Amino acid sequence: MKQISTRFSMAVHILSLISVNPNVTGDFIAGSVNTNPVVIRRIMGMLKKVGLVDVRPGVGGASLLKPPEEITLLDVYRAVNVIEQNQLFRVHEDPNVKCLVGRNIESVLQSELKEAQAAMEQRLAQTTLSQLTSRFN
Amino acid sequence: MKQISTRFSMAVHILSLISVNPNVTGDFIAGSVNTNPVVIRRIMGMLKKVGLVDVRPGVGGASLLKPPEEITLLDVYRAVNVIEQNQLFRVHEDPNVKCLVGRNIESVLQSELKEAQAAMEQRLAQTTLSQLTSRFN
DNA sequence: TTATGTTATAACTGTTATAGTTACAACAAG
DNA sequence: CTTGTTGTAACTATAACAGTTATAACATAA
Repeated sequence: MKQISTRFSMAVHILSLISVNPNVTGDFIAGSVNTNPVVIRRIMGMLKKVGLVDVRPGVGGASLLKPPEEITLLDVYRAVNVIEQNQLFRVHEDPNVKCLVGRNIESVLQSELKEAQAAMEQRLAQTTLSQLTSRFN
Repeated sequence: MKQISTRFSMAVHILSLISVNPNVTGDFIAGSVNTNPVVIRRIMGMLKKVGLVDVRPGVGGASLLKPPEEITLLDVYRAVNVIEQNQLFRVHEDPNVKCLVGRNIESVLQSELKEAQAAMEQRLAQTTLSQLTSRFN
């Protein structure tokens, strides 16, 4: 069973740490996430690319470029490219167009799957980073 | 980017075909889906296991064990084990419990991800096989 | 200027699920 | 007993992932 990459959960972890302490280094984050620093840097690079964080090369540390109340789980999910638009479900390719079902299944099914994916993503959009960190204790 | 397996879309294709014509053989289905017959038989085995279809060994063909109005996309999705309960998102393991974030992230995030997955699955539950086949033309 | 501690990135590895394939056994009916 | 099915094991190639090593680039303090 394939699952959505841990890049997403790690990215949320990273942003939570930066939110709580803007001075944490990649190595410290790696220690908290419990993985290799390169894995953290790769994800930080993606967060930087979409303008969620500013990273300080050389000196170390990073800061959020948006208030945590305005960063949603959907923003993070999109940032780390775990799932592209309308591609949560993979649909088999080239069904036989000579068959009634083969010629219709793709478009009919895709529209339903698109709705299902949208429902999931809209739920992610309802949760902000600050809501998460406020529940830490 | 990992996606949900085509087993799901193939299973919907298979059930649609059986619904339209209960006498189709696995080889015919394979021709419509455009894949190897063994792939079809494997999925048929899963559909049979959960009681969605009855397959006729030797003679060939299959039939639905529930009316197509009562088979939802969620039923099919569950049948083919593409995603287990509460496991759409993989979460990184063993974060550092000595860190405030590391010790809280897992439970706080999991509850949100669970909600997101549920939203997606509830949307799948709203669509029936008969709704799909009625849109074929 | 140099040493130190960072970030950035390329390249490689082992793991895993997938989708397809070949081969063959089991089965039902003419 | 022949034919056309279904059932299943075993193997393959592919692709994404997560981790690793190595090295370059960078910023600051001594």
